[in-house]
Amino acid sequence: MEVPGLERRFRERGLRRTPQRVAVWSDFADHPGSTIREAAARLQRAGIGQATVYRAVRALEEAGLIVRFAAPHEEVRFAAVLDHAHLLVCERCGHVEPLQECGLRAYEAELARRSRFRVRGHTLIVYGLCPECQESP
Amino acid sequence: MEVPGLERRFRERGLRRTPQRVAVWSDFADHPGSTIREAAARLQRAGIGQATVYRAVRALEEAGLIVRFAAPHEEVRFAAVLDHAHLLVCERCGHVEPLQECGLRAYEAELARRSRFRVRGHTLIVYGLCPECQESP
DNA sequence: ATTGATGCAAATAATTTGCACCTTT
DNA sequence: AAAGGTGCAAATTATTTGCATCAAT
Repeated sequence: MEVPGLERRFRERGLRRTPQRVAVWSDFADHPGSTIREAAARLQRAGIGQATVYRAVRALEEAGLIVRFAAPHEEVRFAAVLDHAHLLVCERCGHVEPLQECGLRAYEAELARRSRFRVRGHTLIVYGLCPECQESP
Repeated sequence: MEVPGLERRFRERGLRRTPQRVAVWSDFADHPGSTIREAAARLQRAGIGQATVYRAVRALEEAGLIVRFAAPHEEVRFAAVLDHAHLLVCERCGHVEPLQECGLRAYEAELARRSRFRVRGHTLIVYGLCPECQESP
């Protein structure tokens, strides 16, 4: 997968752009909301060892290239991000949709003022039932 | 710990109010942002087996009495909730502060309309550095 | 060339389960 | 009394690590 900006982001962070890391990132981009285990299973078929997947996830997360999130009573899941991290997750089928704006910028600023935290970012997970899962019983 | 409303919530959900479950809930209330492991270690001293802690966490989470969240490159953490789940997390020391209003109600409604999801709720984790951790190097 | 990344297999840690016994409703 | 919860220990599953080799800068 050709990802505009990815290369640059790797370089900026001093991460080596190995085929494995790109593959891990791409896998989460193609399958947002996967668990590490699911991703590792797919990537193993491409000859990528599971230790590498775990190591790549750590590196990518530290670089802010993927985010982790936990839907209620679910294993930790990941999704690729190039920008902000906002996800809409179906509780039933696990389908994940990335969201655009969340209108939290002002809230964040006010929060920083009131709490005296230095706010670095946020993760918002909205969960519910996707249209398909609303149908089936 | 005496928790107004907890009893009722247990009953509403058909959960048995065992001393162990109350203890697990209280532990997360007293130590918001703990991992299961941390909670289990503390509770073990009270004679609660770790399998019980895992089972209680699952039950409580299903009942909406605790929430799980994952700060960036962190193990999954939990916090007790009686209402909505909004947390301010320090990335350095893990200190967690519950937040009140988030101003997302309107956003949620609009999102439901646009995405056709049936929105059930959301988890918002704002992360950054708490005042203390901004000082120390 | 140098430094860091990979794959494998082994080690460690986290989570779940079976079962006999006890508690809540 | 019935249904469900608990503790322990064993089983299973997830994650990390050591090390020799390989690849990216």
